[in-house]
Amino acid sequence: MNSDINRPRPTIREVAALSGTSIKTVSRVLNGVSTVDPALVKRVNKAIKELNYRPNVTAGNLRRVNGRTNTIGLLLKDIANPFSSELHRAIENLARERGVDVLAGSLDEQPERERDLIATLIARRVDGLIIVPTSSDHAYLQKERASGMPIVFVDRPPNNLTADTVVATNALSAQAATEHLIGNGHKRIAYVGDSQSIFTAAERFTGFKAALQKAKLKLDPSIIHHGSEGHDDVAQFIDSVFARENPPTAIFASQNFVTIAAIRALKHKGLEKKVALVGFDDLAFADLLDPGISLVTQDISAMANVASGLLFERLNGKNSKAETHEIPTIFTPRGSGEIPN
Amino acid sequence: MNSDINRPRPTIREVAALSGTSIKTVSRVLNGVSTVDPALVKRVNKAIKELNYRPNVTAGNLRRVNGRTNTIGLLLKDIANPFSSELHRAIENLARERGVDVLAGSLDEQPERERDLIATLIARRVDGLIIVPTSSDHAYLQKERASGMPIVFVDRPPNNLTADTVVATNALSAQAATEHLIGNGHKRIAYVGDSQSIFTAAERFTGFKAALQKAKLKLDPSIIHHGSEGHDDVAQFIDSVFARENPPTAIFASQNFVTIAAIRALKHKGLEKKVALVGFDDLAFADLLDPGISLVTQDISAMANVASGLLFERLNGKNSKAETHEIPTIFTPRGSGEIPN
DNA sequence: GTGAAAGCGCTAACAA
DNA sequence: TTGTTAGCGCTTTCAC
Repeated sequence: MNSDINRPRPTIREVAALSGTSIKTVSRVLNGVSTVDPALVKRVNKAIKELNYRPNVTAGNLRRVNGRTNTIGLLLKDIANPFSSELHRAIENLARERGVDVLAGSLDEQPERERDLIATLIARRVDGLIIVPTSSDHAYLQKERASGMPIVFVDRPPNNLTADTVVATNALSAQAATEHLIGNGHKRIAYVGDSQSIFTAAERFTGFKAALQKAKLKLDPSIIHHGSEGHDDVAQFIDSVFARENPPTAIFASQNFVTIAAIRALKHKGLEKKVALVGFDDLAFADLLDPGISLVTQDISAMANVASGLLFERLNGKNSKAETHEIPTIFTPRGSGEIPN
Repeated sequence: MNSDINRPRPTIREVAALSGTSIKTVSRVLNGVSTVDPALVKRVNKAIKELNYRPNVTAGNLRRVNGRTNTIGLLLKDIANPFSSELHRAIENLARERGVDVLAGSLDEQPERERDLIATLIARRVDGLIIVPTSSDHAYLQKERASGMPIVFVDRPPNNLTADTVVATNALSAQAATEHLIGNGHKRIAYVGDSQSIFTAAERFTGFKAALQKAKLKLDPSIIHHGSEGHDDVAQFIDSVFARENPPTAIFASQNFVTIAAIRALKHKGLEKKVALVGFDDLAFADLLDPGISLVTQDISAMANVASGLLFERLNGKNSKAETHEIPTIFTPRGSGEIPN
């Protein structure tokens, strides 16, 4: 059984020799060219089976006319995070339909990791790139764009680069969620979110402010917290806010982990049924908590659809100027956002 | 700016021409061979920058001595499911350290998808494969194993094939969890799990039975449910069990979504603080619920470590016979499993 | 319908 | 230290 360990894989030449024909005919059989004599096809297939021959597609791609590798690169924040992995999965499905495989990698908010990974993906000659970017300057991609490599940005737009972009309606949706709280009688609403240097955080805060302004509520900086850096940080903010006089009656949490931290902090103080809470981003257990957590969620499969659609259209030669698509979100009331003032 | 759209990428030959040297010298510079005259290195690098040249690694691999592609294939149940994506992420980190990229795909419990994906990965000449298998017959991989392709199975062992395998201590851990319930005074414990045709489900049920037997409790088939096929199915079982006389006082849920369904069903009946519950697999929100959910969780990063370790050792020539590793799990009591009888 | 020869972009072997 | 040639496994071109 171990007789052929590390024996080099058979090549098309060996298949040709065994079936008594030329490598070109074997190639024709492999590619399903119909003009080959059925008897020859049979002999070739027999030899393929006998040798356990597996064509080397990377070798073929080298000479193949359009030079495609049928591989795309996908750069995510973190493969393990739910937003990333759902996006990945949706893109996998769409790529698979087209016989395209996906090389995915995590950036962990490290710009140099973004550049490194893109470099290795280009060295592998991926046909295109879908990027949830982390860098604040994408000028380094201008030459790639110019030489025809399709690149689509998702969740966050590029900086110093014109490219197709697919984002959620961050500002609009944050405004609507805030208005939902205002509609339930809240006039003092705390905001907890990421650093405003992050595109989505800035947009969501803009929407939050717009809602207050429209309702003629004034913005109290003492109940606004940017740059949340972990559960403890959020907990500390919430603790301090509720220890003071005139605490807020509602909280808008602008992002996944911030919402979780807020839930924890409220539970810890026994306030989860007294203080209204609306969060941005999905939480798998939102409906299992008490109260259920009202959330604004991104339509990930729509985002994947539009992003892949753009990428594959570009691959098929579409040459119009870069497009930006804003994908509507989904608001699901579950109780926490409907606690009245 | 669009002047060079679709202009073919420059090759090593053009870099050689522009820098007035040979392609071999350019190749040396690219590969950091130290014996090149510094002045030449400078000229070559200048030409590379000027042309925006990017080496084509797939072309290089074709001739390169060990024939490696520095790519591994990773087959998962579903890229978007938390177990899969965490495993993926952990493997990505370990692969990255070695300059290896990961091509991942979802099998969705479809055996033919497993075979198809493996075929395309072999056609791409991945250096090795890490598989969370779905097929019940891996004889089709014997030739690949024999010809030296390292394959490591994770979470479930292969059938009709000898290969490295990394699994959790499913039976032992299920037994310990059941004994934990018994230790809290429970004598009637319901079991809810996947079809026993699934390896992990069968193992966990074996552990469950062993605990009962050791405590001299008899197994009541009317409170055992296999082949859970969705939330409704689990809910229906739990509803019916608690509608009858002599209901169980505790539940062992053998898998992720089954546990969630059980939590929902218990909440629905207002029993979540009366009936003890221990689940297998991790839930992100386990500590946010009331009561917190006591869970047996797999040590995913240990599994990834061992699996990647094995794979890369094989790639480095390790030739000993196939190994099977059982990775201990982690039990975290959070309340639901400590409800007494 | 079939095959010989060239060549994809690179590295290996061997000279110089 | 540098360059020439061959060749990785395949597809293309073009002739038969």
